[in-house]
Amino acid sequence: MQQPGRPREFDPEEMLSKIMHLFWENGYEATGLSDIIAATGMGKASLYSAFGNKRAMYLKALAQYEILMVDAAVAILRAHDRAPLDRIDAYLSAPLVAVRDEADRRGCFLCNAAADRASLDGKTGALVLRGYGKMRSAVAAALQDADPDLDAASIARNAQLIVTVYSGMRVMSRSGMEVADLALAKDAVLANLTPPQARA
Amino acid sequence: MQQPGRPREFDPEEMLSKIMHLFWENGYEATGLSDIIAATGMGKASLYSAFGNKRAMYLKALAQYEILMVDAAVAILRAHDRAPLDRIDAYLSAPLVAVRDEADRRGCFLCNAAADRASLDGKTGALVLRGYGKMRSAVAAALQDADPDLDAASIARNAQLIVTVYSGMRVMSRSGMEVADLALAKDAVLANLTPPQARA
DNA sequence: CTCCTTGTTGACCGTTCGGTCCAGAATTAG
DNA sequence: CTAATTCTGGACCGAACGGTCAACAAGGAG
Repeated sequence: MQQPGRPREFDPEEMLSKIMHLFWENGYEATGLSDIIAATGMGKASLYSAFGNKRAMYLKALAQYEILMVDAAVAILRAHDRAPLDRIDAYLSAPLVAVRDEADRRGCFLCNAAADRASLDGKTGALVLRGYGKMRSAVAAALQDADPDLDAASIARNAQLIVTVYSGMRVMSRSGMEVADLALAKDAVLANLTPPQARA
Repeated sequence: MQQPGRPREFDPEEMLSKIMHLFWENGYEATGLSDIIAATGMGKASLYSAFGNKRAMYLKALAQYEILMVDAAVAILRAHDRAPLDRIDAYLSAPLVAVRDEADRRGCFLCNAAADRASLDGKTGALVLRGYGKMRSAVAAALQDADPDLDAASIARNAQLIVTVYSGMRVMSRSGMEVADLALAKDAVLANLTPPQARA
């Protein structure tokens, strides 16, 4: 069964994904409607009827990032078929792999949004906080898996540390910093998670 | 002795400082010439003759931030009248104090520039990298002071970690994250710098 | 006082911005 | 078929954008 009226000629999710990549790479203000029109091939009126105005497009793009990228990272952190510390290693390696293997210096849309729009737009801030919260919870769960006897305070501290380092690496990668330098922070964190006295 | 011609009616450094705060708070694209005119009280032509176009204003504002804020942080990290780990504590506490005591959620202009402009403008990227480099060197020096026997690799790792955490906290603070949450990352880092076996 | 240089002011420039509107095209229901 | 509904393409909008220019003001040098 189909709605009456002319059917749309595009896949909304696919178009939203293209919009997401634009905002991700260039930020809110530096992305123009003209860029979105060029990237999607859609007409302006179709864009507006499908997604609303520019701010709504940005918010939807950010929400889509949360689904596509944040939730994927969370899934890795919660994957029970890998060792907990391996999952955290993978989480912190993603920013380095992106730069090294794909020359992708877009960073993390969530982190970019924090720097770019969150302090000017409450809804953006709320989305960003939710994304950070998801990641921190997932990291905390992995830490708990790694050592079930660890106290809650230590877990909270280390989970926050890991997400903060993730955020810092992603932002710094946008400035063109060398992968080798970025990687030192990951190495330091992981070294501290497996302190000398824990290695028999 | 004075230059021939009409004397300027403003203090360039003071005006540049006002421009810096605008770009710092709102980023490059979201700051309009009209905002700069309103904040400085200068005419448009005076602005252009004094600082060049908008991009030049941004670059000069970022350079001024490096002098006013980054160099100040470096000075604290290199202050020999405080214990080395206290200096690092102070460095990592600055992002928290700003939020708690002054409700200042502008973050760090350097970090904002990394997320905002560095990937689109090479000169911005170069300035950002230089600023990060300064901070990392100063942190490394403090770590060396704290333990002169530490190997270079450990120092490099921990210095990068500390700057990365600094950057992450600053960015996350813009999203409205609670100070208590932000602070956990600092606590975790400092706890790792003074591991249990080091406390006699 | 006259020249020369520099700074200020405000009008003005073309472009681009985000956003709206409407005529026409494409579909379903009857 | 017609009517109703929905989507598309492009013209159009006022406002704001970054940037320039020329007339004028304010000082020093001679």
